[in-house]
Amino acid sequence: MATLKDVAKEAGLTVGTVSRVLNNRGYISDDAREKVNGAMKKLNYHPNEVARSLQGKSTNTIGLIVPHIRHPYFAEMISNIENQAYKKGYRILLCNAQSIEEKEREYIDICTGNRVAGIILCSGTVSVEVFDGIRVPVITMERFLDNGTAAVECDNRQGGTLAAERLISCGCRHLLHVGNISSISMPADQRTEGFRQVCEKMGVAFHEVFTEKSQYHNMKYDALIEKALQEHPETDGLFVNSDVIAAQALQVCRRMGISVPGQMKVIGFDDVNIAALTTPQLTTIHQPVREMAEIAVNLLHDAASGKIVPKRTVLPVYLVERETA
Amino acid sequence: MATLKDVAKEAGLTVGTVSRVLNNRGYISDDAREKVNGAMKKLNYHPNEVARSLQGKSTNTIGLIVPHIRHPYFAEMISNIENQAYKKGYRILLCNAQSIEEKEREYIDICTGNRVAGIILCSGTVSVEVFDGIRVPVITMERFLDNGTAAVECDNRQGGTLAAERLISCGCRHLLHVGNISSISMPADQRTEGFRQVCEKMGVAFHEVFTEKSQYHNMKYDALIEKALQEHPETDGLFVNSDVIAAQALQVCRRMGISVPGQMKVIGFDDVNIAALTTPQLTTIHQPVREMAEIAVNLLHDAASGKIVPKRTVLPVYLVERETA
DNA sequence: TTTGATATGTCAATCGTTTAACATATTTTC
DNA sequence: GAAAATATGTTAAACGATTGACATATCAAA
Repeated sequence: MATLKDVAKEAGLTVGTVSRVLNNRGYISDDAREKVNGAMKKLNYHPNEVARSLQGKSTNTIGLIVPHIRHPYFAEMISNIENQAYKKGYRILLCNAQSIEEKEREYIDICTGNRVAGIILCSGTVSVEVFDGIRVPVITMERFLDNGTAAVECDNRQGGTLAAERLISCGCRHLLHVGNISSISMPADQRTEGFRQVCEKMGVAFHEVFTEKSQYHNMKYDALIEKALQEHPETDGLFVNSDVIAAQALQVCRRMGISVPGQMKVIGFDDVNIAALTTPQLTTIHQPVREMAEIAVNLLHDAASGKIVPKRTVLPVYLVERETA
Repeated sequence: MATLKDVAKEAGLTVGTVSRVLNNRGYISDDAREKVNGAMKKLNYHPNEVARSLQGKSTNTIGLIVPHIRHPYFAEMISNIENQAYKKGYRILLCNAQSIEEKEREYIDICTGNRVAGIILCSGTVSVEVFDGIRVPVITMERFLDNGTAAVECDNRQGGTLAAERLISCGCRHLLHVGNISSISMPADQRTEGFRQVCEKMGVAFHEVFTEKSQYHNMKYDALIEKALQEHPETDGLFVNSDVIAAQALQVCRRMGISVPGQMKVIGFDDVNIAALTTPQLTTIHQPVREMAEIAVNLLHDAASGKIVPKRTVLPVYLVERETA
């Protein structure tokens, strides 16, 4: 592996001059520049980023912690974050916590150990204290941490409101809501709040069922939905917290002989690819994932540069009318 | 940020001893071990992995290059690779090439610049020469490189064979195959070969349409499929190269008033989550993604340790019978 | 008592790059 | 012809951990 020294020798210059060319510092002649470029090409030289990082104070790496990759919402989120990070010259250290606290905590250590420029934490489950000792910016997505640097969310309450309004205006009178994991408090809980408020105001009954962490992991919601529909056979409107759940609800309805949207209206959340690939296609709440991702990376960048950044950013959602409601 | 020196001072020992504790080298007393652990905890010390990497010859990072993240097949692949990598103590540097040669090439440079232990390249599109100068192991998935270290594939030909046999045994006599990007030669082209061979042997006509690189990127196949079905209205069996395409084909059929599986049988490829969430559910060819991922990481690990590894590993596929064929 | 195992200290080099201080040219400009 | 700008060289410290050579000390067993 060629080093700066090798390049310098090849170019007949000193490391100082070569470094000046590389970093565009001080005075450099066109002649020197050419010699250096030629030598670099000839030796197939690539600066050792590890050494660079050690010399400087931190790396250009973002630690991206997600609970899952297979879940289309997070796949979408990761993709958008990578895009923006790449544009800004950051790399992604991918941390798949799998909703396992232990693994999440370990990955946080790995991030700090690798001197990341900052951490983007998507829907983390780890407790607050873990972040007390962290000196790098921590940007949370769909999760608020008192000791975090900044949080990015969509307007979850508004999403719940839109869903309830839509279902009720479709004529539904017996609603069922598949909410979040009950054990962890999340901004996404606000979906339920918005939903509840509308229902109460309009005098429409609704039941709520909670998911479990393990389901978040294996993405199997069939049994839960089937059980809930059996317990509440009068249900004619369903609002669930993700399109993945909604897609499975459609399968359950089909198995149970419940026609959608005839007997049952369904509204999902996220508006990921899958929403347009089910039959009937899913009506859902659109999360502005791209914008959230861009903002998160920008916040991280600004915070890492020592700027003061807004503690909380909330982006609007909107209803996408398709076929299920 | 606490350093080894700080820990040594806090523990009342020297860096040598502390290093011995950390790396379990030489003689260490329980007393010293305790002192060091206490000091580490007190100072919230995390070894600087950057410095460690610089000192050693390479990092414990795998450069994972994928053409897409949003595509469920790659999301699945990434997830499985991360899992196995984590078990083996590797980190993932996520490189989303977006099927852009320029970006893929740049990411390869970034990987070498960051002194990754090895590269796992999924369905890369970059030309062979790029890898000539690379000294780290390069494991390719679903792509064969003469100058690569090892390649992992599924039995694509077998997949094509199974699909053709199934469609024909379902009574289809006018087949259509949505194949790969025509401009790049890939192992996945073998699906077409296997498919063709069976069709020819059985005397069943079939047409083939090719996808474009941009479609791989934006995952929009509707127009292509619709056009193909209009050009070949006699089609009664469809074999497409991914479940994403198949799911869209179902939507197109619905729009065109073609009943599936009544008038049209459909077989996808990959067997990702989405396959069980469409209506009707997709019959598809299962790729052993988990096994492929594990093998890839193991190959990388072995190759990085200087072992000789098999140049090509092909894993079996099988047909998953659901509702579309 | 001697030997050897155990335990720690000291010191310095190394990994590859950056950067600053300082010296020394050459060329340009007034 | 002097001053200023341009260009490069020299040297060394720094980033943080690893590692090896070597010294020294304690304690056990032979």
